[in-house]
Amino acid sequence: MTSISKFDHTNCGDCPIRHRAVCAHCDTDELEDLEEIKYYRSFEAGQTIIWSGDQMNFVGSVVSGIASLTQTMEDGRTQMVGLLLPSDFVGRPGRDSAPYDVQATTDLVMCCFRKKPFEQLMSDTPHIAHRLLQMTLDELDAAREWMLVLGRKTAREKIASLLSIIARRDASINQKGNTGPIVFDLPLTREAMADYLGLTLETVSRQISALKRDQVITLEGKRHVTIPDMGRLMEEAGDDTDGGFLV
Amino acid sequence: MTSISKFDHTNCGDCPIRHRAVCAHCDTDELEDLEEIKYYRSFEAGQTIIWSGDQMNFVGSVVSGIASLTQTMEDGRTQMVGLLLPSDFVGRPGRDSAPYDVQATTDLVMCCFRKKPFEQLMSDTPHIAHRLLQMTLDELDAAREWMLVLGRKTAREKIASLLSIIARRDASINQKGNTGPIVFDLPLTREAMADYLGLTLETVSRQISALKRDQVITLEGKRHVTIPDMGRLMEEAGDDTDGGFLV
DNA sequence: GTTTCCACTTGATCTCGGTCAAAGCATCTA
DNA sequence: TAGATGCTTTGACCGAGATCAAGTGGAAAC
Repeated sequence: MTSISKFDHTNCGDCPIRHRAVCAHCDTDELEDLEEIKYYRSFEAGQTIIWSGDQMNFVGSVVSGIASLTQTMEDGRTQMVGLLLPSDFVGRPGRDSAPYDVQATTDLVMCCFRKKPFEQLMSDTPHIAHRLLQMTLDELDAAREWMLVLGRKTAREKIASLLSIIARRDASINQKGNTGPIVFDLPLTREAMADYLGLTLETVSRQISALKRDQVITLEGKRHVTIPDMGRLMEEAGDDTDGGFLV
Repeated sequence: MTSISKFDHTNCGDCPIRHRAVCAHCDTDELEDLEEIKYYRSFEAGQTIIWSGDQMNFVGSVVSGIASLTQTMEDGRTQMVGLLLPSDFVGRPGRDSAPYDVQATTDLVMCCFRKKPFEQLMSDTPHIAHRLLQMTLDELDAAREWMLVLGRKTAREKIASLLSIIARRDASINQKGNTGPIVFDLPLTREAMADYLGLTLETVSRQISALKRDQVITLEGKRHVTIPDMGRLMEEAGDDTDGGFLV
């Protein structure tokens, strides 16, 4: 955080992660050798990146696309436990095996670092370790907020919560202002939404139809969403609306 | 972890957290000044330690008793998002305000550190920062496992999951062997269990009665639980049973 | 052009868990 | 001894969401 700000980021170019995650471009200002442990990987929608229990020999950030973390029970019931949007980090420094499946929900590009050199880097570079701790604490907060969604919200509130999260993240990347309608494409199938929300895909479909009927959202096609009034959506989600929607 | 093992812990005495958390006794071997930023605090059952949004000027570990992390919606619905058993750590180094209420569920003793000196300690002492990252990653795993419970398990499975978590933690402290029946006292009211499981207290009560009827558990009084067959309980919880129950 | 997919929608019915209500039971107080 | 009080149990009923099933619509494949 502090150490980042003194560097010039005009060359960061395609790296969207520079202010959230450990960024190759930014850190190469002070760490020439980082560039060589960094590489990009592409995945197709639906592809599994890591199976639960597998060795995980890299860490990385999402550059574009969406990845999901999923837990599965023996009888096949699944629950998505995390959604990785661009700039989100995945990896367990100090751990060997993944505790859940990681899948590409859409076509996906990740910026990866081999794990061992990254761990070395972390112990050599305290500010990277510090940023990683902050990011992990953020993820923990997000996971706990989602526990409230899963445990206590109605189906309608769950859908509204998911839409508001996606809208928020999308808006913070694509638009700067926080007034007026928000427009985005849903990056998830109804089934993926159901997996994330602890619902069935039929219920997801019904509730989206209901929100459309009640003019909380507008749909063009199945995926293109317009939110005319973000405050209204957040009320539907059961969140308090003060403080605006940009986190 | 590595750095701990070379010290003698025979004087750790009443500090149950020495191998899991940041331990005052252990770290004073190398850090004479730690002792002076450490202090103990006691709370009564039901007392709120921190309100959501409050300034949080300390971090610490649970020495005895149980604390809970709870999120609340405007209309009063609540969801417990974390359960802190002895040796668990609470605190957000680098953050000022708490994102949820912290409450003493039973009478509680905590080992606290003032936040600022602790943060200083962290940046001076890489291995403490490293341990804290590992602990946070563990918490994140636990939170995500709980998302599966909240999102996909039935009421009966939820109760069995909670019992198995408490039994596991209790057993790892009180007994060394992992065979034979497990006996413990439920440290939570039916209402607290319901808050943790995303259920109502009536459903909790009914499902506990059902597990008793089906001889998965035995109850003496309302709180004293015997688990004759841990494998059976884990089946009821929908977890895979291989690997034993001691994590 | 039509067939085949696949993601999605909608309807009918069922069920698990929530809601409302009453009562049991142990501990504390007067 | 009799209330209180707080935690728990149990019953009756209801409804949100699951399940089962049929149908829609658009894009790719033949």
